[in-house]
This record gives sequence, C-alpha cells and structure tokens, in this order.
Amino acid sequence: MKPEHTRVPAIQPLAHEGADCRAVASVLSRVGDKWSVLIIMLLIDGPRRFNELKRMVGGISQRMLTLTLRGLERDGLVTRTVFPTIPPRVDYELTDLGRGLAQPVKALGQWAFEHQPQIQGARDKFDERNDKD
Amino acid sequence: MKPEHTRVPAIQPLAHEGADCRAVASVLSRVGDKWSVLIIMLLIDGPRRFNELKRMVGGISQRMLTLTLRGLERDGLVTRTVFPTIPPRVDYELTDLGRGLAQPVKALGQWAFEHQPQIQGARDKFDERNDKD
DNA sequence: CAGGATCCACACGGATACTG
DNA sequence: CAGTATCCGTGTGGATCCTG
Repeated sequence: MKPEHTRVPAIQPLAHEGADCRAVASVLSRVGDKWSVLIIMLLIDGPRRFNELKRMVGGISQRMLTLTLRGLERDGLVTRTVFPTIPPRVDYELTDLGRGLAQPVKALGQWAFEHQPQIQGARDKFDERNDKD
Repeated sequence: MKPEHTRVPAIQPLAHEGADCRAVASVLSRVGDKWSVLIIMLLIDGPRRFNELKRMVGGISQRMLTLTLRGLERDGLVTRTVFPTIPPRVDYELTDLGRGLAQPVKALGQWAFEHQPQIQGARDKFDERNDKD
C-alpha cells in the first residue's frame, strides 16, 4: 500500500443507490474543501509554484497543500509540471476543466463576499439568543 | 456550557489576519458541507418537515440533520417554525438569503452534473497510473 | 525547493437509547 | 414527531524531521 501521504483525499461516491446525486455530491465536496477553492482562485491568474501558493494562501501546512493539489490534479482540474532543474521547480496550472469550474466558484465567492455581513449578523444574533437562555 | 449536541458546527473566521479572505472562506465552508448543500437544494421547492428531509436525503443521521439545520438557521439561511401541536411539527424553510445562496449553488451543481463524467474519467486515469507504478 | 514519512490530537460523524 | 444525551471509532489536519 502506498504511503498515507501520497494517497488522495478520496471524495468518492458512497457506492450507494441514488448514485448520480452522490456523484454530484462528490464533485461538490471538492468545492467544499476550503483549501481547494482558495487554490483554484489563486490559479486563475496563471501558473504558480508550490511555495508561491503556500505563501499566498498563508496558514496552510505543506502537507495539506500537497494533498489538495494532488486531489485537484486527480480530478483533472490542475496540471502539475515538473522542471528537472536544481533546485527543482514545479508549476501548477488550471486545466480547461479547472477554468470552467472557476467560473461558478467565482460567482459563489462573489455572493459570499457580498452577503458575508448579513451572515455574520445572523450568526451574532443567533449566538446572542443562545447564550442568554 | 451548553451540551455538545446543541452547539453549532462553528465555521468561524480563524481570528487571523487576511480576515476578509477567511470570512469568505467561512461562508464557503458552509457550502462545502456536504449535507448543507443537499438540504438547501431540497428546500428550494418549499418548506419541509424534519423527517421529510431525513427521508429525502437518505443516509443522514438525525444527529447530522439537526446539526446541519441548526447551522443553516444560525447563518440566517433557513427559518425554523415550530407548531405546538401533538405530535409536534417543525417546518424548515429557506429565507430570502438562503434562496439567494441557492442560485450560485445551483449553478455549481449544474456544472458538477454536466462535467461529472470528465472528472470521473480523470480520477480513473489518475488512479490507474498510480496503481501500476 | 518540493515534497515524503511519522506521530498525534481532536473534531466529526455514526449508533443507540431516551424524552416531551 | 422531533429532537437530546452519550459513547465511541476514525478521518483529517497540524507539527516535525528527513530527502532528492
């Protein structure tokens, strides 16, 4: 069996009836992955290197960055290009599929940005009601 | 402190600089939540009762359904209406905010549905390459 | 520089039993 | 019916050290 680190975060249909609903869910759960979305957004402007992404995201461990990029690569959303130089250099770039996904994702991010105050307000109100009960 | 069950799934900004990026991420992570998306989709057609949702989703535990609905309620995406009858009845319904969110989410779901074969294909190819290494 | 390998903690989620 | 309460396994992610 391959080392745990190189295996990819799964996100597979649950081998359960209602399969297409599950299949869609398995795609959506990649979007659900907090890091994946951020990476996709960052790659829209063009290819990036590993540590470059690590710096831009800020707060991600190299483990999670590796795992996230592997997952995106597995789904055909990102290409991984290795330059056999010293020191090594690896570029990550969105595929056409990835760029296609980026559009709805951007729309969602846009919505999240615009309505974030309302959501934060709702959360505060909810928490307040629940603290003083 | 309140019992663990009634507390809500967090999803808070990480109290870290780069706050607005994180805030958006905290909104997106609700979308990332597999169950939340499904629930939102199911509520588009109108209000639903607890067990009704449970049956429609299929495979969710009542614990996760409760937690998910609480989270959505907390974010102001869903309203919870209790009818003090016997047996008790609780309706869940999207708010305007929730219906607003449903639009980009549907767009994303649409994309996921359309491109699901390509993604599955990419996964298979990737896994194949990685199995015979 | 771009990761792989390991250890470890804890949050998440399932199963079950109980209640107004 | 619509939840709580509790126990408990495991997956997920962070920290750290190591390599080509």
